[in-house]
Amino acid sequence: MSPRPSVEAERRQDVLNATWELITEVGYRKVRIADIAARTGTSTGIIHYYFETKEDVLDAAFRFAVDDAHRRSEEALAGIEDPWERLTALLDAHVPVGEAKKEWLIWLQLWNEAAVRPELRALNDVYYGRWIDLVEGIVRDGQDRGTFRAVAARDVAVRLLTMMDGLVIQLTMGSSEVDLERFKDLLIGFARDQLVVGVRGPAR
Amino acid sequence: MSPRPSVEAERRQDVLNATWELITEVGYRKVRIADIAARTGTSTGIIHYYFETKEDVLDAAFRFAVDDAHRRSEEALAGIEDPWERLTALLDAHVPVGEAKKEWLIWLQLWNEAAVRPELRALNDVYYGRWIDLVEGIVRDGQDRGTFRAVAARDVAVRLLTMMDGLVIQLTMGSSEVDLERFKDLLIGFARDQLVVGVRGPAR
Amino acid sequence: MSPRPSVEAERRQDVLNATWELITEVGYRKVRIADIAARTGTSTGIIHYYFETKEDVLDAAFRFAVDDAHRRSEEALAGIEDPWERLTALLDAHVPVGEAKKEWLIWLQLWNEAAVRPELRALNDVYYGRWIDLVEGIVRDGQDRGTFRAVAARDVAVRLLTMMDGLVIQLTMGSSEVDLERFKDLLIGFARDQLVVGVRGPAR
Amino acid sequence: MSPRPSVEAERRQDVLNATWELITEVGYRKVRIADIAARTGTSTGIIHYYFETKEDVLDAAFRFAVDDAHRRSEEALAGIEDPWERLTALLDAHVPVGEAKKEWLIWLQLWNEAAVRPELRALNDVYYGRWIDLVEGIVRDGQDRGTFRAVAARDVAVRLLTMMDGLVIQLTMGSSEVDLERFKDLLIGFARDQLVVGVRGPAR
DNA sequence: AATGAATGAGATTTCATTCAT
DNA sequence: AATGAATGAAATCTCATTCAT
Repeated sequence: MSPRPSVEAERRQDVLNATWELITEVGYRKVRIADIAARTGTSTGIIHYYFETKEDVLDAAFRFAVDDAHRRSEEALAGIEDPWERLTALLDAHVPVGEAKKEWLIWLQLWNEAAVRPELRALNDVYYGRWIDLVEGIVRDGQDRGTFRAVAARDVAVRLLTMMDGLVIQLTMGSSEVDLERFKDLLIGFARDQLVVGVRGPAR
Repeated sequence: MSPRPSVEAERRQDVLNATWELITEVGYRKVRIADIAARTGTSTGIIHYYFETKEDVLDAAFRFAVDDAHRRSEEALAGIEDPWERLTALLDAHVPVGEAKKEWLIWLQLWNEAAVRPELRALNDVYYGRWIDLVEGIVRDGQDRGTFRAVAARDVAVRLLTMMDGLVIQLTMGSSEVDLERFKDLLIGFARDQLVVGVRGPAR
Repeated sequence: MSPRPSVEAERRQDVLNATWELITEVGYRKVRIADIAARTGTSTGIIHYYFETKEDVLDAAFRFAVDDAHRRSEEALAGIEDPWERLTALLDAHVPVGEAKKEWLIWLQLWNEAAVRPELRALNDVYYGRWIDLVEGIVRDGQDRGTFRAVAARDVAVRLLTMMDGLVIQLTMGSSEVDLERFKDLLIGFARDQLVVGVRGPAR
Repeated sequence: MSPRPSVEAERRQDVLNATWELITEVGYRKVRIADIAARTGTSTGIIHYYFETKEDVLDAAFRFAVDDAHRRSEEALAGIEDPWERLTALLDAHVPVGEAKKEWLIWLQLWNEAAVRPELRALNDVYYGRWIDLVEGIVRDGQDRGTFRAVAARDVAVRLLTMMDGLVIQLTMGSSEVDLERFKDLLIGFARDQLVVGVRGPAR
């Protein structure tokens, strides 16, 4: 009778949430169906009722997590006009602390898993592509407004994002070279140096 | 003449070699003792004769692999004097093709494992630190000779290396954004732009 | 009518029964999970579904067995009033033949295991303590009625029970010194000599 | 040339010593050839060079240990004339402390093992028989001298020894009922009550 | 005679998946 | 639709024994 929001969809979501968290905690390969069941407060039977195989659950969790990260980007930029502010807001939103830290762990796991399971690579391609597009867009916008220098926009975007990835890895590793402060400095510094008119580095 | 390594040391090496290869092929978590034994041409028992647990083998393989990668760097630079040439030779030696590709897969796996097993992080710290030191040294040398610009040497090194890591990930992902050509261009381009006197980018 | 025990409880019981029997047959250390599974008519997996490790099963079986032995004592004494009859009934019930023989094998195994695994000793303390209490109670009862002599009740109880343990061991060993007849004579004789008024041994 | 005491016999003895200790520490079933080798400072190969199978080592260790215990008895009694003193000296020598504690652990292990391996029972029969003979002899001697009462000598011997076994078990269990003091009191008290002329217990 | 190295059978444990209700 | 229980294949680990010098 009542077409109330299906319990099924809710449950599925619960399972994905639990899986997503577990991936960040113990790593993709170590997540067990029993763990997911325990965290969801059910038994393994349920998990298999909603998902065919273990891989299905894990992959769905990946998709859910990167989707979520994307949503975070959009929220972070909402209402901000100035290109430089947009860029820094974006970087800020993904500094690996709190929830954003988990998000990054998902990416690490995804990259790792995809290294030996090619079918997952499409996921990176799509979502990483969106990231690049987003940053490139901001850069072009700044260039149009004349506040950013006329460099190759897409190149800067890719350089900035890959550098960010590498820096996040070092942060995650607790590397003695990079802490949160340095992370921001290196990244923002690079962006400013590359983009902002008149801020060219000291040397000639 | 030279004291031949005991059979034990040799065997251990064999096991590590096999393990290292397997990690790059199927991923850390999927390596089985039986696989290692098969590839070493022995029985599973012997693996446990040399290593307490499976994790011990895998971790030792990590150490062996990063050590080996480090050796490769040194070889690549041997006999090269000019800083710019040294820098490009270093990058060239680690472009992810052939053997170097496997080496990168080890790093990916290591980062991934260490993300959920902190005791492995020291390994990254030591070896990544050496990388940074190496690049920083080249930069300072160039600055001393007056062929490199007076930028913050260590910052450039970290930026260059983390960007490289991020780019390698995208290459490994088969990202439609980055191919081998682009990889080199972005990296070398960044280095030239940052370091080489008089090559400052077009824009003002 | 009575709430039927869940399948889980029933199964657990089955496993413990099988384990208990196996311990008496081949000894604690020689029991294999596969044996337990076979005798329960299931797979090894299910044993681990109910018990974490092999040791857990074995220890639970110990507890179950000594508990069961205690129940047997109480049944043996039910409805008997006269202290001397109670005492002999108790000894009779535990003469190591038939089921009681298995029970004793469990005690032997338990003592042996506990000798090298202190955490099991509590089990002996609790259940052996109950034995002593039981016998002491019977002795005091007889003393109250004036049919037993005024000896130190607890001392007699401990002497009687430890002697019984030692005699059971010799029986189990098939010692040429002790057979079933002698076992009873030595034990009952000791009890009569110590307790029954007017039956003091021949000598002066 | 030199017929010096064979190294072989020495080594064998080392192995047995190590095995004997290990049995008391971890229990018969848990002793591994590798453990014995480690404690002897050699490798497993050696153990098998001196003994055919693992069981051979363990059984030889049993024999060695009970033999040793027997020797201890004889030493304890050497030079003592008076029967009561001989009896208490014997009990004293085997109070389970220090080395004697290990000896008792061997007996526990032996009884346990023999419960499921009948071929070992002969060992108990022979050595336990000697014990009984020894005590019986002391009792008869006392009776001949008129200092011991005219009870059935062998019965007292068996009762005394089996009680001792049972009490040692409780001591080994760390039972809250029996400590070292109580152990001696119960045993000596029983012996005095049974044997010494004129010391008959209080009650009538 | 001595032994480090290797073996391989067998045991425990793990866990995704399926089943019966 | 839901799920507790069961399965069984596969993996790790153990260890007495054997082998090749």
